[in-house]
Amino acid sequence: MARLETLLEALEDASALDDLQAVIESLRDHFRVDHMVYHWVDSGGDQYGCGTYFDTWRDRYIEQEYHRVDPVVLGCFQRFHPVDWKRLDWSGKPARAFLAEALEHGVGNQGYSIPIRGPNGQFALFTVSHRCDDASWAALIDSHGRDLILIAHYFNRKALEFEPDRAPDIPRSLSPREVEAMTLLATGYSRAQVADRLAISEHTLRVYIESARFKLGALNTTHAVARALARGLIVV
Amino acid sequence: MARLETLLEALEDASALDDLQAVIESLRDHFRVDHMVYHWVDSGGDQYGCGTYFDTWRDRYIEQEYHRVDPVVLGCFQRFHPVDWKRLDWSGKPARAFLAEALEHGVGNQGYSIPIRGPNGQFALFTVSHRCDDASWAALIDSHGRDLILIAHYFNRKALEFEPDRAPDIPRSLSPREVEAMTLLATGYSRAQVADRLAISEHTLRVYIESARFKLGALNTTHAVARALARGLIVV
DNA sequence: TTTTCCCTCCCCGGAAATGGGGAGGCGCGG
DNA sequence: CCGCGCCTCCCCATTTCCGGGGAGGGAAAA
Repeated sequence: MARLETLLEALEDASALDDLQAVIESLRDHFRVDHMVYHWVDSGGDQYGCGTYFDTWRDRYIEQEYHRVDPVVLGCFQRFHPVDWKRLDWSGKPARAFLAEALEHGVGNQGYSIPIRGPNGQFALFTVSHRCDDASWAALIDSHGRDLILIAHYFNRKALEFEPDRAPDIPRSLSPREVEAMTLLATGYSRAQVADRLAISEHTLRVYIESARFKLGALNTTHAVARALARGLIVV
Repeated sequence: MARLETLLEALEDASALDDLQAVIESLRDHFRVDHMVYHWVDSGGDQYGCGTYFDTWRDRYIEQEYHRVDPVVLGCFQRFHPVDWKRLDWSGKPARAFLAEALEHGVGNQGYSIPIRGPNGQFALFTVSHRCDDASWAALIDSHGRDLILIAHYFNRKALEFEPDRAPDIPRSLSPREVEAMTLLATGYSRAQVADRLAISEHTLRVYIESARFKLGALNTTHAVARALARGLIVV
């Protein structure tokens, strides 16, 4: 069995998605668990990831849009720290149905998921799952918790690297006045209020907004504010 | 000098902000660097953190709202992986002025910052800074990079524990329909287009927008979209 | 020096958003 | 069972925004 260091290096050296799949399988073997999954949860419903769940389950999950039901996804989305599946809320009817189906598809009764967040609201999960009793599971998590956090971090790093739309178009920066305008708009002020705040005429303000909109390739003011925010050009 | 393990345990056992301040000072000594800072960049402009920068600099930073200028904040906000300050964009005039002032206040010429993100758009930075030449700095980062990532993670975990009321009365999530509406608005569609997309009347759509605006405590549609975006409730 | 931004101001008409109101149906959980 | 939250539809008047146009001055870069 490969040493963890070696596997981490293989992860850092990965240059394609197939490499990640190979790494995650090695990691699963290293930690002696049934499953290990990296899972990018895009709110659009598109999902991307790699891991050792069976294809049937993965396809079913995507087809049924289970990320809207899955307590692991829902729970982790509101947490920062990793969470044991047992601590999640499985009380809902759809959640229990989902769990039953997952077990049928070979997902372990134990699970530990680490939420990871990147820029622009990116959200992903790194999960280990296994079939065993509570005590052995607790011991396993206790001894490998920190390693798993690091692995999750590096996995997400790689996934972001591979994602093509990381640098889509040149983010031409906004002028200071445009930044002020956008910031105040994003803070809820109306156009008139912003103009007042900046001590300029509303007409002038509009020129800034239009200019910013143009630079951002935005279709309207709301879109421009959203893009400026998403690109970190303004901070609300 | 305390061992890292011991310090990590002290961090996990911390039960108050003062403990974090003590831990970060010990960590600074452990890594033999000039400064170590954990820095929560709140979307409101309020900032919270602990670290070893001088009070004069911290006060100046907050008073001048430097987080809108600071290339470290701006750069990290668009990245996932930790970044060496040298790799950031210091070309702007305000950025250079900021840097000069920072150096005057005792901030090191070398720096390494790790972005951390939590639920609801939380964003924080964990930074080490030092005054030394490039080679020694590279060696230091190379040998401690992973440790720093873990420390950053645990620091944020603690900070989130201590500040449960960062987003106090507003963890109310949006309904699915509201999320769809906000998302499409943030994508640049007009109200009529969104209504068409969702195959509902424009009047109905308005109810969603108003409802979302209310839940988000927003003053208008643009504000609501900005808040939804900042809290990670929608993704563009 | 010329060019290229940036900042400032102004016109207009049409389109869109806003903020009030009211009303009915459906599904889930206490 | 009843309430509550969600989804759906409609009215109105008023305010605000949008997207075209044009114009001048100043500062920095090329």
